[in-house]
Amino acid sequence: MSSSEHSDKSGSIDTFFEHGFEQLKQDYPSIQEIHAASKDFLYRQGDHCTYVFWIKSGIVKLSHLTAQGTEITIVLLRKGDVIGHLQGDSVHQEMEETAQALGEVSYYRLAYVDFKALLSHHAELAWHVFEETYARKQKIERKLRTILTQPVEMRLAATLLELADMFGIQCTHGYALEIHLTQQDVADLIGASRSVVSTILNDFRNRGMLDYTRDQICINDAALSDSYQTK
Amino acid sequence: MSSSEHSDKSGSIDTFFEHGFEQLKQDYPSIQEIHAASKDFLYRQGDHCTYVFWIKSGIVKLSHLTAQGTEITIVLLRKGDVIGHLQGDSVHQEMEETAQALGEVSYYRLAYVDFKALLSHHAELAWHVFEETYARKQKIERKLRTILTQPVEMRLAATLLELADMFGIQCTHGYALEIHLTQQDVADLIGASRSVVSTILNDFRNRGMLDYTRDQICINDAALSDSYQTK
DNA sequence: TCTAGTTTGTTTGATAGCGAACAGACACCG
DNA sequence: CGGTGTCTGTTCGCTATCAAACAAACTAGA
Repeated sequence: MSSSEHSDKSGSIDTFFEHGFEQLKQDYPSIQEIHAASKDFLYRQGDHCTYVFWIKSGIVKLSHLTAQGTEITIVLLRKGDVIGHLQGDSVHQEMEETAQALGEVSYYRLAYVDFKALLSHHAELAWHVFEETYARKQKIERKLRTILTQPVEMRLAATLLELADMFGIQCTHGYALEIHLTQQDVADLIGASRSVVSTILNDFRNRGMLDYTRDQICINDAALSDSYQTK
Repeated sequence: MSSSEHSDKSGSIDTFFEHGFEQLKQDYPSIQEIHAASKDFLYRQGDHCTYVFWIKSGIVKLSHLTAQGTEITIVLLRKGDVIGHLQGDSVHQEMEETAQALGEVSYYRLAYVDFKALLSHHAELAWHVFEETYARKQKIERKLRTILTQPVEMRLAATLLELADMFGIQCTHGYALEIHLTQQDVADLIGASRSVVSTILNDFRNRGMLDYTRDQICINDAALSDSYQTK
């Protein structure tokens, strides 16, 4: 998880939409730019959604609710990420997860057919989406490994570092997260119980590796990664 | 996990290689057809591999060895699946997993650049690869969920059903697996300890849900899925 | 046939993490 | 300001699972 991973990955791609938008609307009439308020759903688990979503700004949470009522956060997404109905086959019509805006979000939405057409006309774009999807697959594999082998403490540390990397903005002694996450949210994110997360978080705070109030987490990058080298 | 999921998914795509192979070799000189004996490695974790692999026949195991020495099996792959170096970016040069032949395997191998070129000239093929990758991502997400929420017993049952679906050949009272998996292999596959797997497997046998010798597992589809509905 | 290596079956503590529970903070809203 | 709801901190018993260990069963090579 080298820190070179953050920063703009989309390069010229994100301007692709903005500049040629009018033209795009001509060619692919279903495309729309939509703005979502915090906690709005792009789609819900079980929905019969046939759209593809392209996040323009903000953060989107992908989560899944199990039969037993436990919520699991699959991943947090940001600008340039693509979600929604990406499989043409008739199988698995129902969405497996819920996509919810975490804070203000704006995105482009278009019908599957248009999406497919769009990609087939823009090889570069298609390639980008492919690599993006692949990267996400890799990321989940990593998550799987961590859950299977690392104790909660480790996982928490690693996740916090990752969050700092993705959503952190430089502040006094490290990175402050620009998202509001309750302890429950964090627990869902790393697949652990809230109580354990709470205790460990406290522990970290005492050890000066981070600080937080009820609506802000600030991570002391250096100190934290010193003690918990994932590599 | 509807049973409609098995069967040939590649459709006309797998013939794509076989028919036009000579032509392909002209256009993309790095392409080769390779045959691997059981237990051979296509590539290893940590390798500096720059090839892309397209499985033609047989079964390939994708696994990861953690620092603590625990092996985790990510997924078992078969005909039509694509693995290897799929990310152009300079980041993450080292392969994160090991790909090993489980039984005889043959595959096509080509350099990344050629792969990219190939896809950009064949939109249909590219689309297929994309959907394949996406499907695999979904599959791993499902696995994650299961591990996080289901007890070992459930996971085992579910995995066995899935295996029967993918690699099972009809036999007397259900599906016999065409792969040889030791109990340790199975344990790695579901992320559990060997001992527990052993006990549960015995239990299943007593309950008539499957049968096995040291080199064959035969799953009584009906009985097993009756007791362990994942859905 | 003997032997060395692998795979299975089962037992034995030890323990990480869960779930439930509850009290204290804090936040927001009428 | 007081009330209601959300979030945090901490405790406690419970249990699924693991790791280690070992014997029995099997396999295969020499």
